[in-house]
Amino acid sequence: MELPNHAKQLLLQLNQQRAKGFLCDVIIVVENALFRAHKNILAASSMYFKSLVLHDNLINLDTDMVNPTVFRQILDFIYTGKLLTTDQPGEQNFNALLTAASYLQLHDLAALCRKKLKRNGKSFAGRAGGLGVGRPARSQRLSTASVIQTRYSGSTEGMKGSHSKELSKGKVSDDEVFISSSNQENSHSLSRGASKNGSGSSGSANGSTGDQELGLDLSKKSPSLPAAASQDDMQHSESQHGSPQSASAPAANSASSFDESAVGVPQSTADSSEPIDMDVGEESHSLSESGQRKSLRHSARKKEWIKRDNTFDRKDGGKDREEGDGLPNGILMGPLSKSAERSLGGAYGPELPFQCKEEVENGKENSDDSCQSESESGGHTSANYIYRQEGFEPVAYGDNLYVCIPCGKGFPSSEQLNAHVETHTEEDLYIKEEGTYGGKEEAEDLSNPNQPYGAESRPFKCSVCEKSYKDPATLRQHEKTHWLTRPFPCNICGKMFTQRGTMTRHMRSHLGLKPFACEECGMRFTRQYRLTEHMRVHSGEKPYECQLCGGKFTQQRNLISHLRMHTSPT
DNA sequence: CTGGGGAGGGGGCCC
DNA sequence: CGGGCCCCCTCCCCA
Repeated sequence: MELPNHAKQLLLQLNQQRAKGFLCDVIIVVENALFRAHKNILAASSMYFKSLVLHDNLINLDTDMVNPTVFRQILDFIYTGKLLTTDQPGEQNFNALLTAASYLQLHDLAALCRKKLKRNGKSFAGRAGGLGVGRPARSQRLSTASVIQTRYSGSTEGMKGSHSKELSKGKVSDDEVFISSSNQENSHSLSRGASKNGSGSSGSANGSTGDQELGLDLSKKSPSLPAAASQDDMQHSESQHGSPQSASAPAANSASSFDESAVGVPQSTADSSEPIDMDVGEESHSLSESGQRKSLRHSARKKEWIKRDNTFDRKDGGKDREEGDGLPNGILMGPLSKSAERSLGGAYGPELPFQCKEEVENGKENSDDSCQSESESGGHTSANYIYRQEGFEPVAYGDNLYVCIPCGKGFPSSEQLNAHVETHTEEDLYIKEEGTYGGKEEAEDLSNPNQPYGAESRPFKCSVCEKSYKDPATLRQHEKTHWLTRPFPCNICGKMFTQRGTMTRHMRSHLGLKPFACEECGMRFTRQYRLTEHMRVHSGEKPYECQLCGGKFTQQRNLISHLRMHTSPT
């Protein structure tokens, strides 16, 4: 006895779950996009995936081999056995698909693409750059090589029929997640996505369209961090704080973010109607290591911009608000795909903090502190960046959705904005001394050793303030703090940073990556320094002593706050 | 209830 | 780019 449609139905269910982010236990990063999926499915579809998902919950794919648009098709294919076409010319699309399929060892798909290309009478390697976002010809060369190894024996037309059976072969047991999948709250979005995509149940409706740019080297995550880590985190957090916020903020935040991007918004039509604008193509992608764990390098962008889609309100934003507090996807900033924008837009109601309202309204970037204080006063660690600002409203820029922060001008496309930004000289980017920069940091930096002591030892002086540095690189780094632009945006919450390292550190907090574990209690931390601090809890060391009362403290900050008590008039 | 201490976490910034 | 430190905010516990 055999149920004829069993496999098909099963896949259908899985694809719907993917669309909802339900039980998704792996995130695939493709350039700027994040895709959620199920390890089992991926592992069953390709040995390559199988090896990747075995130990990782977060996979970076080689951006020279696959781009988000293509990967979306591929993911849809994996889940449905159907290959949906894009707006891209067929040949280019199949070339790109073939490249990616070969890279991902999706032999069936590769064979299908080859056959399709052959049928069209054109060499798949004949034209490069079919990847939609301007992939270099190199991808094609590589693909050609790897394609030769693909071994496909079935008929392409038979793929649909055998697809689910093939999938059922593979299985991985690692179903633990390091980012919790608390996405049920977003289940409402499934219908939206699905209904929107006229092509039926295909996952392209939503599940794979979480276009996010991570912009960080996730490899910072400890290799085995995954399951145990997350569980530890949760347990410790709960036991020590008993606060849902503390316990789940990073993880839930991440998960929710991913969710919405992947699901929350009907974006597929937008996606297909407009190529994904990732805004990273300008930088050379120095392909080094292959495949996973590749850091998404965004060479320093001088561009800082915000994008508003004032259609959000009309289309999705309202829905999202109506449909509750499903954590709107925080992910993405920067020029992203339409889907991403919509995702953002959908989230754009009261919650998503894309950027300080004032910044937008003023058409310039206020000191980050205003944002920060506002968000943090809300109080909940990283979740601040998601839930925030009551009454926060998108600012209508008409059709000019890309806004230059320094000057406030709006542009209808990222290209135009980028071109415009280039016209800003560096001087433009500096802030007048009496201007927006400064208050807090300058005032509080009195103890900063960068005050103009010893000009001999610090020959590199800042042209804006009085600080001086030992080496030009540090000076350069410092001078960026005077810029209006913050070149490194977090693509989850949109917060801007002056230093890439700060941004990547920040991103780790979104993703709940805590590479530093306490051997005593298992508590994990995002920073080594935190662990060092924490270890004093176990050692009992209290190196910080109050000179007024003799009180001792394990952390300097607590001594400082203690000293305030002494000095406070009340 | 309140204030103080302990501690987790985030951002800025220098080395 | 990572480490380290400083500053801040916040939460929890406890007296």
